Amino acid sequence: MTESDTRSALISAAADLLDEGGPAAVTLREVGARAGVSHNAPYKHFAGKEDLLAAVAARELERQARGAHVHAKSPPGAPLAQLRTAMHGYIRWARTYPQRFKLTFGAWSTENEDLGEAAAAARAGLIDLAAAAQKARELPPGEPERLAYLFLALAHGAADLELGGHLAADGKGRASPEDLIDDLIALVRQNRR
Amino acid sequence: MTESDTRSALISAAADLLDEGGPAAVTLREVGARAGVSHNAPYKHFAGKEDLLAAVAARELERQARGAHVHAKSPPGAPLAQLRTAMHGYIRWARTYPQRFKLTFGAWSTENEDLGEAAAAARAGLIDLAAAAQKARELPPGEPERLAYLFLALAHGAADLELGGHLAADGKGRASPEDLIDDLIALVRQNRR
DNA sequence: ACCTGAACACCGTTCAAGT
DNA sequence: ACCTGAACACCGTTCAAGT
Repeated sequence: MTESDTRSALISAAADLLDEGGPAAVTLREVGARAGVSHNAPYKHFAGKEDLLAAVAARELERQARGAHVHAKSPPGAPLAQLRTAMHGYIRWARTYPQRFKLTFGAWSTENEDLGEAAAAARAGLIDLAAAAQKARELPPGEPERLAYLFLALAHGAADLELGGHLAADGKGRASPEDLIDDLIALVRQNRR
Repeated sequence: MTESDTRSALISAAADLLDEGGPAAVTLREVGARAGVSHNAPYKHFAGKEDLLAAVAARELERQARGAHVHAKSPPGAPLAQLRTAMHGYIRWARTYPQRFKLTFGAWSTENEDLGEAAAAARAGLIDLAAAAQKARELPPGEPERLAYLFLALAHGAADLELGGHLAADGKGRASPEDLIDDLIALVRQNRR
C-alpha cells in the first residue's frame, strides 16, 4: 500500500504533463526526466503508459472522494445544501483540471482495479448525502442511489459539455452547469413527498 | 461543399478504425491503405490526423442532427414524448458507437469550425422540441434552452458515466441512463406550471 | 529490487518529385 | 489538383546488463 518515492514522483510528473498538454504530452521519456530517472524506469512500477495514466486517474478520484467526505462532515447545514455544494465542487474540479477530468472518465475505467475501487468510494459519499437529504425530507422517497446518480449524471454531463463548448448559449438562454444543478434542485424541492 | 470520393473514403476508413480500437488505432498508414491510397495522401485533404478525426466527429454530429429532425417530424405524438425518444436515441447512439461518442465530445470540439456548426445544428432540434413541449403545457415555462440543456446534460452525463462503468449499481438501486431520463420527466411533469 | 543504455518497430509529418 | 516514395524525428516497449 505504501508508495515508493519514485512511484509517486512518476505519478506527479505524469499529472503535470497531462495538465500541460493532454495524454499525448505524457511521454515516458519526459516523465522519467522530471522524476530524475531514465526513460524506462517507469516500467519497474507500471505495466506501461496506460497503467501509469490509470494511476493518475485513481489518485485523482481518491482526492475527489476525500474532498466530498470533508464537505459532508464539516458543515452541519441541510443535507440537500451539502449535496448542492458537492456538485458545484465537482463542476469546479472539471473546469480547473479538464485533462484529469477527461482522463478519469476514459473508456478503460473499469479495466483497472484500483481505479474501480476509487470510483466506487467517491460515489458512496454522494449516496450517503442523498439518503440524509431524504431523511430530512428534502428529497422525495425512493432509492437514494437513483437520486444520487441523477445529480451526478447531470453534473457530469453539464461539465463535460461545457468543456467541449457545447453548452454556451447567447445571453438569454444561457445555462451554466451550476444553473442546471440548481434547476434540478428546484424541481426536486417541489416534489418533496 | 461536395466531398471528393477520396475524402469521404478516408473519413469512413478512419471511423471504422476508431470503432475497432480507439483513436490510437487510427493510423494514417492504415487509413490510407483502406482507402486505397498512400499513407500520406490524407495530407492533401486534411491538415493532419487531428483534422481528420474532427471530420469524423463532424460527420457523426450531422447524422445525429438529421436523426433528431426525422424524429421530430414523423410522430405526431406529444412533444415531451418526442423529447424522451430523442434522449433515448442519444443514449443508444453512445452505447452503440462509444468511440465516436467520446471523440465527438473531445476537448478540441470548439477549435474546428465545421464541428462547431454541426454541434449547434444538433442542439437546435432539441431546443425546438422543448419549446413545443412548453406550448403544449407539458413542460414548465421559462427559457426553452434551459430545459433542453437540462435533458441533454443528463443524457450526456448518464451515457458517459455508463461507458466508463461508473453507473452500474447492484440490483436494487440500479439506475440506467434511460431510467434517469424518465425520472427527470416524472419530476418535470409534476411541475407543469 | 531497482535502474540504465542500446536497440527495434511504429507512427506523424515533411519534402522532392511525379501525373 | 492529387498522389507517391524516401526520409526524419519521436515514442512505447523490450532486452541484456549493471548495483
